[in-house]
Order: sequence, then structure tokens, then C-alpha cells
Amino acid sequence: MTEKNISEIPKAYNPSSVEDKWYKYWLEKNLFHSEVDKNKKSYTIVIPPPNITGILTMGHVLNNTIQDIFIRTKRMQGYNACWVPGTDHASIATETKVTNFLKEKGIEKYEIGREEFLKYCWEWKDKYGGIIIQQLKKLGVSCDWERERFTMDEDYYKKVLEAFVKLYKEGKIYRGYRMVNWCPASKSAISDEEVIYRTINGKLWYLKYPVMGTDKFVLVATTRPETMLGDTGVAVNPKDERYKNFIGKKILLPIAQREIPIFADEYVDMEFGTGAVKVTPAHDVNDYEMGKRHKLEFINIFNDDASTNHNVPEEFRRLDRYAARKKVIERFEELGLLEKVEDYQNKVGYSERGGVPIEPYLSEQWFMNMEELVKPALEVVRERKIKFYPDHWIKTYDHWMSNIKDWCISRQLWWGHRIPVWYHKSTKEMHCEINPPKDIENWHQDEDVLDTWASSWLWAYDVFKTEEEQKYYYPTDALVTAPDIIFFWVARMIIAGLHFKKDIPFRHVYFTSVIRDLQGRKMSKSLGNSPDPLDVISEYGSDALRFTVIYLAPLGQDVLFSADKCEIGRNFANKIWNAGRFLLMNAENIPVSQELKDSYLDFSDKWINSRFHQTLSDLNNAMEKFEVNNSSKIIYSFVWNDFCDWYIELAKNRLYSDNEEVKSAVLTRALGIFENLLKLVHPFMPFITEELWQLIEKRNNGESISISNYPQLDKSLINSEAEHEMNFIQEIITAIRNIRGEMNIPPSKFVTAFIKSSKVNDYQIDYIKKLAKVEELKVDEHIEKPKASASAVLKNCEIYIPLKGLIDLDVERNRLQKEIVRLEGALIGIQKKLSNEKFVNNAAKDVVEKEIIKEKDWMNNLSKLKEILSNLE
RNA sequence: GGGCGCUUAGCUCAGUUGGUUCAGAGCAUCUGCCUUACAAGCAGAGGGUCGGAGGUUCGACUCCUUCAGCGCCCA
Repeated sequence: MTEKNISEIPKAYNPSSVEDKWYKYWLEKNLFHSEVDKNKKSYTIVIPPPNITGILTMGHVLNNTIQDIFIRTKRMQGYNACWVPGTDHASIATETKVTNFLKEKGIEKYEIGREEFLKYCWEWKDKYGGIIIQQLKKLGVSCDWERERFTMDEDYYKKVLEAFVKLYKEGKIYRGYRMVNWCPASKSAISDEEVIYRTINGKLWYLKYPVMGTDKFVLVATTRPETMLGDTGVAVNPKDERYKNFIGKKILLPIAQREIPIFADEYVDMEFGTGAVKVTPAHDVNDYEMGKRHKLEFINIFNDDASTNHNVPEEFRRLDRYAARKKVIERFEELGLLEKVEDYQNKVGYSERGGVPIEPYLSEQWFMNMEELVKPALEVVRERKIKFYPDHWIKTYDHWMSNIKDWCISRQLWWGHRIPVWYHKSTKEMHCEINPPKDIENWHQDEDVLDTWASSWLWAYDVFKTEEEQKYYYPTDALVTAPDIIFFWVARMIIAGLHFKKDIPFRHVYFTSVIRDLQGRKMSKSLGNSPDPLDVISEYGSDALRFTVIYLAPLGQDVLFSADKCEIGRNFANKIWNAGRFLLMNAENIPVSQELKDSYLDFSDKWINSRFHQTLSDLNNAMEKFEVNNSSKIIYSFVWNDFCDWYIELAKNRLYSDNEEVKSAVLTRALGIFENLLKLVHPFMPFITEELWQLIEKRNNGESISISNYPQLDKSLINSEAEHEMNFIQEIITAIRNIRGEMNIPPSKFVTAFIKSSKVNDYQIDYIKKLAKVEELKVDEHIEKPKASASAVLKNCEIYIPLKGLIDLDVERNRLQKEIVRLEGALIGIQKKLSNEKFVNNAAKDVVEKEIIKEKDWMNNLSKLKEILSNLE
């Protein structure tokens, strides 16, 4: 760094001039790169790879700030810290984006074909896929950018296929014709986890189905009348008296003119609707099961875009499912077969990515049998080999894992990892290998790609390219992620890690808060209630945003956020800035001398050292327990309340004294503590701390606070005597300030004060005078209360402030009376306790003893106060 | 229907194993201050019977039961 003229340091911290400069510096010096180093312990985090179609959200801010705090702390603590960044190819989302992009240019995906389409995808990825990475850098994250990975990198791609082939050969992957969740928008199957259920206000239509050979009807109720075109049966409960005589008879299905059986099945709920249900085995999960049980016909009436196909009568063909619904209802009305329509609330499954209702659809798909794979993954969490924070997520995880179904891993898309299976054109033989068969011309490859999560489930180790690296960095230490992907990703990574690497993928999983707006609504694009983090950064600074989000986000609780809350972080940054500015301004005139660092120590120095190491101890404990939010508060309170409000204020006395050696000693000490404080803050606020760290001492090129040594806890410096002494002085100062405040004495006016006590030492007098604005201070254990003075009573101490001409006796009377009432109340409680034999006999001895001492002190204070009040004049 | 979480000051939330002035912090409010680091600041003050009821205990914000309200996940 070049030398700066300190007086030029601006009064208010300006993050924009600082942040980009340091991020560039860190990258230039390659400070965040990690290489295998067997002499150092690794500390590894893999980023939850953001989706290449995404842009930075507040959720990312929270998530990545937490990871950065962990990784920066460990790096400074001497670990070989490695944070692997990267992005996820997001099969459906990206393919949708690119398809729409091409459509706007008049290009149809199927016309250009697979190869050509994928070229566009890569182009799109190169152009937009890095946006979120650039945005992340604005946050100051200390990722190892040399290790940036993408789920479709060539070698990673290969690893994904290898995993598929291995599982196939183990018989864990199979192909089958099953009912899946079909997304008509992306024309692909999706997994159960990608279906979002929404309550919608729908209708319940009552349709009359004529019973053949009679003039009677069976009334069925349905929320999806269009599916009647694919009905192949009507079911009733065997116990239902109403329908007993119909069982075995046939319905002549209207419109389709198909004869379908009426049969009995326990599944039918007699209470729901009419008690008779139409059965569409090809388009409803429950009907599918019934269809299999009763060997019904499976009639698929939809194309892959959910329009009606050739299996319905000519005039109903090629209609969108909702148009088909309308037409079916109209026809039923014409036929006089529509009994009634009721309003009805039901849950409809939507495709998470496609945004349209999913269609239960029979198709040929690839599935993974999860039954065996799940077992070890369940164990490691139950046995706490992997720890969850907060740990109540264990139950959710356990429940899901215990009820897991086979995983549909094929997607009818092009962008992704193409399933490594070839079918022989004539023999129909199947070839499942990484490499295609040699006589490729006789084979055709499976058209489908894999579910994106079937690639990212290998992320925890296949981001490391060599065996050696995997051995060194795996298992990773912490995973920080949003709770909504606990099934999609967390669970599957545990499964993959245990199956393929025989070890857990991570030791700790930290589930972040969900960021909401001030009304408690989830941040969403459609509501437009999500502030753009980049705007927030340019307004408040990255450090401010980071600190604020952490400060507001308790473990396991949602966060109600709005941009203006970043004042918390901005103000804190400014506070640190000005503390630094103060010290640096003094350093212009006072020499810094490391030899004097431990000279002229007084109680306030011992106190601040004690506070620092107590803070460090608390902080270490909190971080150990992953209490990041708590950690931010521990730091905040030390910096602001201990260091700034008290230590700097006390230090001014000596900094402005005449003794050059004392001045030098105090300033050196203060700067030392400040530097340590910066290190504690650094993982939370990397930029401002780097800037100040570079300013307080000339650093060599390549040095950075981010690779400096984290302060070591020294318990011997935690000094309860110094803390007691300091607390006593703080109480005296606060008591005098209180009197000044209540009496409306402006700060510019100095007062005289008398302290009746034997516990105040001479060297503390100047401090009290300075901080309480006292001109003349007399301390003696035999002082008589002067007339017309305000008073305060502390333990072992009485304070009098003569205020002739200033004192309003009524105000003083009120003050005293209030304190008396408070003390009396407290005393009643304590005396009740002490007169209770059971308490005295049962409670711990030290508790009782403390209560007795307390009672004595308070009674003492009380009688003094009463005396003062009665003599007040 | 099953599970999880939440309810403490006007607002947003801390409160670790039940026991020290343990009823706290930040913001907001009120009062006084441009005190030579900081008005993005300093000093002081007011404000809550800890969701309701019951129980365990010498003692409950803390443990148990139950009720009410809110939120999330799964079916």
C-alpha cells in the first residue's frame, strides 16, 4: 500500500471506493486458492451450485455469506481452507429459457434437432451462465475460483455417467413403463419433489353414467370431467348398499360409447361425492392402481403436451385439456347427463419449473430403486455422524427417507447428461457403458437426459478431479443450504457419498433461514418484493449487507428483510471506520512502539484485554455450535459497547496527557486490540477490515488480513478482578450521568461531585471526571452530604452532586422515591424467598448465600436512600 | 390427516443446563447534546403480569399437559 495522509481519511466510511479494489487484490494474489498440503488440515466447503439461469437473490446472499464466514475464519485459523464454487446446468430451466429464446427468433427446437439445439444451449450458458458468479464476487466471497466447476464440465459429465452405469450394473437402476408426473410445458417427466401442490378453487361436476340394460344412472363426481374420455370403469365401495345391485353391470360411457364395468373396490370412499367414482387408469395415480387390480383397460387420451389424442372421438381430438373439459361438459349438458356443478376446493399438483398443472401420465422412464441406497444414509444422520443445524430437520429428513419411493431420473430433454444406454436396432439388446458400442451404426442411444439432481448429487466429491484431492478434501466439513432442497440435494448427496465413496459427504449441514419481506411473504419474482442485492450493495456496501443479513438471521428462524435494514450494518461499519480513524489520527503525532506495548498497564487495559478474550471465547463457542447470528452479536457488542464506548473514551485521558511514553504505550496497545478486533470482524465484513488493517500498519505486497493469523484465546487474560473494578467505575459514571440527564444539565456544563466510598482509587478519579463531565471530584469515605444536592446510592458508595440553584427538589424527590420503590419491590421478593424454609433447605448453598448477601446490600442501600430522602432540602 | 416450528417491549428478535438486577438487544419513541473518531453519532429515560389455562418444583420465560392463533413441510 502507498502511504496515506491520515487526515484525508473521510469522516464517513465509503464502501464503494474500497470493495472492488480489495477484491481485485485478493484475486491477483490468489489468496483463496488451495492445494493439497498434507502438513495442513483441510477445511472444505462446496458451494450449493447456483443455477446458471439464476441471478443473485437475498437467499444467495445469506447462504454464501455464512459459508464465507466459516471459510475465512478457518483460513485465518491456519486450516487449508478450500471453498469450491460452481454452477449447475439446470436441465429444465435452461432448456425452457433457450427454447423460448429460439422461439422468439422463429426457430423451433425440434426442427433444428438435438446437436444444433445444444450448441445454442452452450452459447447461452457462456453468455449468461456466469452472471451469478460475477454477482457473487461482489459479495466478497473467498471461493477458490481456480476450482470453479460446472455440472456439465467434460470430466464431471463423465463422472455422472459412470455413476449411472455403476448403479445400472448393480441393478439399482431400471427402465419401466410407469405413471409419472408429466410436465406438459417442458414435455418431460419430473420427480415427485418437483411437484408443488396448490389449493385452487375448482368445481366438482356430477355426471350421470347410464347403466346398461336399465333406465338407471350411476352418478359420479369429478374435478376433471375431460378424463371421462379415458374412463374404463366405475368403482364403488363393496359395503355401499346404494350400489350393491349395480356391481357387475356395465355402463355405456357417454360420448366414447364404450362399455365399461362397474366394480367394487375398498379404496372408494363412500362419503366422498356420490360414493361412485369414475376410473381413468391412464391418467390418475389411484385409478392406475385400481386399474391394475381389476385388469382394466389403460387408455391414454393425451399427447405429450396434454392435448387430446387419437384415442378420443374425432371431434374431441387435438384439444387442450381445458378446451376438452369445456366441450365434454357442454356435451353432457346437451345429453341431459350433467346433474349439477358444485364449487370445490382441491389440491392440484403444479410443475415447479413449468408452472402448469402436471399430468399423471404413463410413459417409459428410468427409475432408481432407493430402498437399499437409503438405509446407510438414514443411519448416519440418526447417529449424528452428520449433524444438522438446527437439528429438528433430522425428523423431516428421517420421515422422507423412510417413505421414499423410486426416483424417476429420466427427463425428456436435451440439455443435460444423456443417458449412456444404447439399444440395438435389430436385436433390441441394451448396452449400458460410458462409451458407445463399437458398431455404433447398429445402435441408437436413449434420447433422455438425467434429472439434474442425479448430477449434482456427486458434487461433494467429484468437484475434486483427482483421487488424491478427493482423499484430502473429502469428506467436506460443512454444507450450507436452504432447507427447501433437503430432499432434492442434501439427502441425495448423502446417499451418493456413502454409496460411491463409502463416507459421508460432509460433517455438518447448516440450514439457513428463509428470507421474507416485512409482511412475512416469501421473496419472489412475481411479487416483486425481493430487493436486488446488487442495488443494496451499491447503496449500503457489501459489508453492510453481509453483516445485516447475518445479524437478522437467527438459526432456524425466518428473516424479515427490507433494504433499509442495512442501516444496521452500514452504521456498524461506520463505527469501526471511525474508531480506526481516531486511532490513526493519533498515530500521526504519537509514535507507535511495540516495546511499550505492555507498559503502563492500568485497570482499563486489563479490563479491555479481559473483555477481548472473553469475547473471543464466547465467539469461538458460538461458532463451534454454528451460531453465526449469535456470533455477529457478540462481535457487535464488543466493538461498540466495550471498545468504542468505554475503552477509547478512557484511553483519551492518557492519549492527551503529557507523558510521551504513556501516550505511546496506550496508542500502541489500542491499535493492537483494534487489529485483533478487525480480525474477528473480518470473516463477517471482509472489505472494511482489510482496508483498515492495511492502513494501521504498512504491509508488504501480498499481505492481507484474510491470511493473517486469527487471535489465539488466552484465558489467563480473562481477569474478573479488572472486570469488577471497571464495572464499579462504570456504575459510578452512569449514576452521575443519570443525575445529569434527569436534571437536564447540558454536557457543556461541568459539575462538582462527592463520592463517599473507600473503594475508589486515586488513579480512577480522572477517568470519572472525564467521562461524567465532573470538574471537581472529592472522594472520601467520611463525606457528609452537602445541602441541595442530588444523590445516588450504590453498593459501597454514595454519590452527591451539589446543585445549588440547579436542583429542583421535586425532581430529586421523585428520583429517590422511584429508586426506593424499585428496591422495596426487589426486597420483598428476596425476603419471601429467604423466609421460606423449603428454599433455604433445598436450594443450592451458594444460591442461598448470594440471596442473603443481596438482601443485606439492598437493605443497606434502601435505608440510606430513605435517610437521604427525609433530609432532602 | 401426519409432522415440524413459532407466540417475550410499539416493531424484529435474543434468553445455553430451572436460581446473581433475568425480564434483555437492535430499531422506533421521548429528553438533552454539532463534547476536537463517528449526528450513520454521544449521554440519559420511558415501555413487557414472557399467547391462555392447568400442573411439576422451595423456585418456571425456561420442564410437562392442554387450548388458541400463526407459519412451513409431507400425504
